[in-house]
Order: sequence, then structure tokens, then C-alpha cells
Amino acid sequence: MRLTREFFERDVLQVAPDMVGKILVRKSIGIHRHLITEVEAYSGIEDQASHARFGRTTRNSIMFARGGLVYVYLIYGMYWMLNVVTGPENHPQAILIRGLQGINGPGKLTKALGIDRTFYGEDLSTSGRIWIENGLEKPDFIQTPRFGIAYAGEPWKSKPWRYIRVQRPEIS
DNA sequence: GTAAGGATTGGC
DNA sequence: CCAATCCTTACT
Repeated sequence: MRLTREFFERDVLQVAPDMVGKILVRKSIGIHRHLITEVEAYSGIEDQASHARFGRTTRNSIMFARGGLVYVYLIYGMYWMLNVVTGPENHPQAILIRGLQGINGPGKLTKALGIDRTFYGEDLSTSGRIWIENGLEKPDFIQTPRFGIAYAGEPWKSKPWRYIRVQRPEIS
């Protein structure tokens, strides 16, 4: 079942752990479903690791919209990063999707799914080509500091806002 | 207008 | 370790 906008309109630190174990659905020629295994949360203009730290700009304006929309941007001139906007309007937050089952790395997953700038602002609650569905009931996950944002300084670079799925040992 | 560097990846 | 590659932001 597709997640509604209400799911994404909560605070990013509530939504991010709930994203682990959900299913990212991409429909183009055929339909593909991918288990979300790793995400990172970026929260507010005060978060010095967030693109919203300079206030509203052309690139990050979608982060200031309500939750449930897609934020896509180009990094290092070659990789598209897929993010989901969360929270209420004018409260810039986003979740970077860093990994899917079988696809590790935020740049690799957008390439594999064919996601580019045309997805900027796409509405996950109504889009016919990308959305997120309920998945695992209660997946286990661990939290670690976010990757590649050392420039943000403390306390931001140490916030445990990276969420990674871990598989519970099978019970036999 | 100009310059610096990035929420990455893969190859040496 | 470091280049690829181009867009965004900061600064003159």
C-alpha cells in the first residue's frame, strides 16, 4: 500500500527510521520494487550538514515545501541524489536514500532506477512513476553518524542520523 | 563575473 | 590516493 502524505509530514527524525524496510517503487517500462536499507536525515536550517543551512535557494527550495515530495540534486557533476522531503511547509527537512537491497550507494541507486532532475518536486502520494509502499513490519536498524559531512562541524557531524537496516538472525 | 568545492564512485 | 564533471554558492 502506498504511503500517504501524512506519513511524510511528520518530523524528519520520526520519518527517517520508519523509512528503513519500506519499499521504493519505480514504474517506467515495467514496475520494480526495492527494499530501502539505508537513509540519512537532514533537519532544518540549523543543521550545518543540510543544504538548507544557507536558507532558501534555487536548488533547495523544494525542501521548504510540505513532506512527501522528491528532492533531487546533482553531486560531483555526475551523480543524482534521491531525497524525500518531510515535515510541514517552511520547515526544511529531507531524507537522503543511500541504499536499497542489492544496490549500495546513493549515486548507484539513482542510476539503476533512472532517476534524474525531472523527478525534482515529484509528489510521492500521487506520482505514477515513483512512490513508496509499506514493507517490513518492524525491521531492525542501527544508527551511525552521517557520511561525508565532516565540514559541518560539531554537533552536526556527530548526530546519529544515518539509519541502516540490519538483518535479525533467523530463528530456527 | 569568477572561483571553489561538493550528502560519490571507481580506478590506479 | 585521486580524477571525473558540472552545478551551486560565496565572494569580488
